[in-house]
Amino acid sequence: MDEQRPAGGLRSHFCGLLDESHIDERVSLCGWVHRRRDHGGVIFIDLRDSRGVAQIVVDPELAEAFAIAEGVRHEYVLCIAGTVRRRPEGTQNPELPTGAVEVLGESIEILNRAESLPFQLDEPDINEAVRLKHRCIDLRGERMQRNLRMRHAVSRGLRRFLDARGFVEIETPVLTRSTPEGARDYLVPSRTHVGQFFALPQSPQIFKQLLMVSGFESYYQIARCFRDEDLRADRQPEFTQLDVEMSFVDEQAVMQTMESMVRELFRDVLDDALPDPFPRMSYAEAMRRFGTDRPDLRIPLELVDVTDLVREVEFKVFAGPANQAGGRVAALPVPQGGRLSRLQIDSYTDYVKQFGAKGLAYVKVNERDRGRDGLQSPILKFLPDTVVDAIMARSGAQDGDLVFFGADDAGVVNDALGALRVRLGSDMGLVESGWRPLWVVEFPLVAYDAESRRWDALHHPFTAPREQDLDLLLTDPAAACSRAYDLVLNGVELGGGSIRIHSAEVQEQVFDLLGIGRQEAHAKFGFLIDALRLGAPPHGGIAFGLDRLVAMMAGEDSIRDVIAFPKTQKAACLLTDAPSPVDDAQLRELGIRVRSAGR
RNA sequence: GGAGCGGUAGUUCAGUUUGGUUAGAAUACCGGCCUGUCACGCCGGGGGUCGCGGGUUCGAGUCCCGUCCGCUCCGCCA
Repeated sequence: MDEQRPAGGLRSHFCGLLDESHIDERVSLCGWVHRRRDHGGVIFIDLRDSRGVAQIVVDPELAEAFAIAEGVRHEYVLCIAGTVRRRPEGTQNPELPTGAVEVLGESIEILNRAESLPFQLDEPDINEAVRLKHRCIDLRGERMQRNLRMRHAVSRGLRRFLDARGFVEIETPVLTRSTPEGARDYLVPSRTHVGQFFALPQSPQIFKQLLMVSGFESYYQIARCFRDEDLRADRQPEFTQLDVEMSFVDEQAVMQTMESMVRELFRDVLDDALPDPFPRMSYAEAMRRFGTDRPDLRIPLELVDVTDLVREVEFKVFAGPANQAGGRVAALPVPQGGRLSRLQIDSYTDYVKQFGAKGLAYVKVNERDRGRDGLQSPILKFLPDTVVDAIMARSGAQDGDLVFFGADDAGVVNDALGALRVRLGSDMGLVESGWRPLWVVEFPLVAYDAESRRWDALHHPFTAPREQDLDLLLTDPAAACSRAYDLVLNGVELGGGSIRIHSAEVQEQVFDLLGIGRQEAHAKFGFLIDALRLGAPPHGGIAFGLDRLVAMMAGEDSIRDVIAFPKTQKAACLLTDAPSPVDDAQLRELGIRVRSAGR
């Protein structure tokens, strides 16, 4: 029960753990003064540590001896020794955390004193800039204590699972080589090679593949990764990944091991049961039904494809995309959506516009049996009866429902209606409770980027194509599927991975497809291709976003709330005021000249 | 790069629509009283470059322009 404190050999009970079982015990408590009041000739000190609050009663003379009885309410850091006792009759309040027992203080030691805090810890909605500026105080609060302790429980749980199965944690370099594929690199200038730069890793991907060639057939690492891209609530420039790689496995083995790990984690940390097994869905099905490759299965709304029904209509808004390659016309039926006001529908129209949609057509279903007369919509007059009937039948709309429509490039329709589906689910209170994990599989290997006019890897260039799709790399790359898999939980992409290419020939073939020439490939990835030639075992793995995982488990919307010292949206640290200008001498040593010398 | 919201006391906010006396409240802080209190109570006090710069006006927290910062989103994130 007692805990040895390293400094000064102080022994301390955690305040919050005192109860009637401790009565008559002598204890010493160390913590912050939470509140101090004088009543009836005695002084009450509420002492708190991260676990809770204990109430200490002390004689005014005792307190005076330690100079805290002069009405000063500054926060002190104290060590108080005393005896636990039941409260006198009539003063007990079992409802309160400090209600049943109290400590009769016999000695006080002031370990330190504090000025008044920059904000009150019990205020729930402190401006985030203020919290980040005074992060050490923010972290004293209950919420951040809980979140960071949960984060620790999560990494401990993951390590325990993997350790028990013979995985070896190996660190990989943080100073590494820039590979201009993917995200923007954070660069670190080299002093010993003036004019040259390291990059901070976007992920340990290539190193873990090399470790497979080295015979560490079960590897993991809780690794810090860096990407110099704009931030979001779920994206920080430095973030933490659970990185896993295994040799002699196929995708089934990886998915089975990893879902066991996640199930155990949720059981141990949250006492929640996840489904066994996790359901699986192809990328194509996810896009068709939900408009996204990370569907939130808690929302009982689905897209319904009506492209084939509107090819012949005169209404160009529908017929155009329906007849165009890569176009899509889809419906999103919303149960009870008829109660949405014109104003609300307009706001949804604005909402989908940010995803590139030009508008948002809708049909209100008043009385289906009355056919066209039972419907209400600005677009009805452009559609023949047969088409209207067919659309209504396929959408399964009932009286009182509303059906939204999107018609555009499939990408726009999917983005717009996929996002609208999530927004409606939340606005209309349709989101079911619980955890709904999903493996998304059968991803395309590559996607054509019209802007740069080339094929881009959907996952990364080391992802293996399916054996049976190898020929497609030359004939129809878009149709080739990869051996990749994503784990999605409640609409959040928790992790993604794949079986990798372990043949140098296939790897070169994929580089060719991606427009990375032989010379370039060898300059950037030669060490990987060489390694593949030296008996690389078949291997594959996965990486989980630890920050997102913990945020979900802690019920937080932003990963900043599960990171001790996060950065702001402009990628700055308000606590240390980083980044900052540096001395000219530092720059000279690195051979770097800066256009303007900062502020 | 773009769209939206926000910035007023240590903190959380009101006041900005419709410009007008000395910019308010709560909480925190300081002093006094009361008091086995626990969101204690009562009385009093201190505390403001209304983010910053410029403009319009007799007069700007309020209107206009610019700018900085925080948040949400789009682009971006193999």
